[in-house]
Amino acid sequence: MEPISDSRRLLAQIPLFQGIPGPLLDRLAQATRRRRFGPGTPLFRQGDEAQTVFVVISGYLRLVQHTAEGKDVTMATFGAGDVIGLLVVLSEEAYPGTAEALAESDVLAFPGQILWDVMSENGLLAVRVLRMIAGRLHEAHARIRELSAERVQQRIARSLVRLLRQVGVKQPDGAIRLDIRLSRQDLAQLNGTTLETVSRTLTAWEQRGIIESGREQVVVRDPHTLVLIAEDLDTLPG
Amino acid sequence: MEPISDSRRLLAQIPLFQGIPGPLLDRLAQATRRRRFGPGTPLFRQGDEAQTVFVVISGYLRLVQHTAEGKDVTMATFGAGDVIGLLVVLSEEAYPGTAEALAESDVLAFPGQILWDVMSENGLLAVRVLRMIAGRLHEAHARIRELSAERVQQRIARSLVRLLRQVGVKQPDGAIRLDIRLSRQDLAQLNGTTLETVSRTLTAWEQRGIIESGREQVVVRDPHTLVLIAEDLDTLPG
DNA sequence: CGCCCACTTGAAGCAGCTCAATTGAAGTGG
DNA sequence: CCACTTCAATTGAGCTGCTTCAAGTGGGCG
Repeated sequence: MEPISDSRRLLAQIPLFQGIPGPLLDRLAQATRRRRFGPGTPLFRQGDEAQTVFVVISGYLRLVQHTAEGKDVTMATFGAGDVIGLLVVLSEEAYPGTAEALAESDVLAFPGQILWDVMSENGLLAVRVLRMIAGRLHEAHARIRELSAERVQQRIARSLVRLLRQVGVKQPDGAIRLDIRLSRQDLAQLNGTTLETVSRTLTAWEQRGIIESGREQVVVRDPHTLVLIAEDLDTLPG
Repeated sequence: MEPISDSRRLLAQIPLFQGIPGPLLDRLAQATRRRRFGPGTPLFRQGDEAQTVFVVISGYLRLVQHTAEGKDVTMATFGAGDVIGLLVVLSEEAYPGTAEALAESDVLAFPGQILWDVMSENGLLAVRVLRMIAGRLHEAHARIRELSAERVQQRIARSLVRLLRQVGVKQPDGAIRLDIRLSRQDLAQLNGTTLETVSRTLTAWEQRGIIESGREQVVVRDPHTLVLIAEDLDTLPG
């Protein structure tokens, strides 16, 4: 085992770090540890002091915020190449939410300060990070728009379509299976609704042959119709 | 009139540019034009090609997105020191929304590319921008949480409290007036609800003596109670 | 085998939306 | 200065999408 050179090799493969000078990557790699998280395992908890930044090698994770009233809201989901905790480390506050793996996930972990130092020396990396944050803000705005203007049905359809792209696995019969454990409760937290409403919605779709679903899993048979529902074009003229 | 040196002076006063080397500021100032927008005037429209970045000197502005179904959603509001359009220019796409002044506003406008160039040469500025974006993402997450988990009443109260801090002006009688034209429709778009619901809510608060309101204006008499409502502690035991 | 837990289903209630009719106040023009 | 227009705001009534509470089902795992 050579953990550091291992980290070094993995870092070099991440798009975010393409074209970054070797010596800088070496410095990062020195402080980097590879970690593995099973489904349900937290990377950090809401209120923990923010120190560590994570880069996702593979897997699927989410960031959840617990409200004062006891509800959980999923703020974002992450896949390969995504960075978790960057902005919080930057602002030197506590983590505003809990990050946990939804699927078996491989991540690289290192002190935020180091990424920070490297960024100040390398404009390219700073630009990449800024672009990444820009994308995240864009997604956040999309969710605000959806939560403000769309119905639960639409939002659930939308989140399924997104999951389709992120963790969809084609089945022998042509359907696409979501390759993570995904409970009704999870879908509810993603869409600002209740598990009962999700259950009723999925049941209705199952009866129309759009999906098949079981305990903590969803298989999409008819992605096209799902997209129509997401765009509110289902059952409309035209 | 010396528009460029004028811009130079204004730039140097903005916190974002404190400590940035003079020559860099000069380059920025060269390309900068000061512009003034009256209430209701758009800085840019949704779909316009993004080229210009704005820095707010004074005033109050908002970013609105129009949904496919014809509803408008206010994504963010801006005051002195805020930067508008930065991320969009960065991603070289069209503006995803319309930016318009709510109050008489003074802004500096310059091509995004230039700010971009300056940032790649000056780590400090890059850090400042990143922190600013971090703050914006934080706000966006807060709104997602609120839209997901809170009721309309709470959200309206919350947005009034925010406006209190941003554009509140103390009156002789101790109340605080919001120093912008703010219609029920505006409040509805800020909170993902309808103007009728806003109207009923404000009427109820007016009867409790918490606020006074007229055509496109709101005066807050009892900020404390408003905060309680925002936190859902109003009418609760304790 | 039996418990656990995700899920389903029902029924009731209500928060907020929609549609619609007025009101009232601030401009505008004669 | 008054009549007219315009547009924000109010108010009512009905409805519905969603939540809430509650009871029951079934598959998987110890």
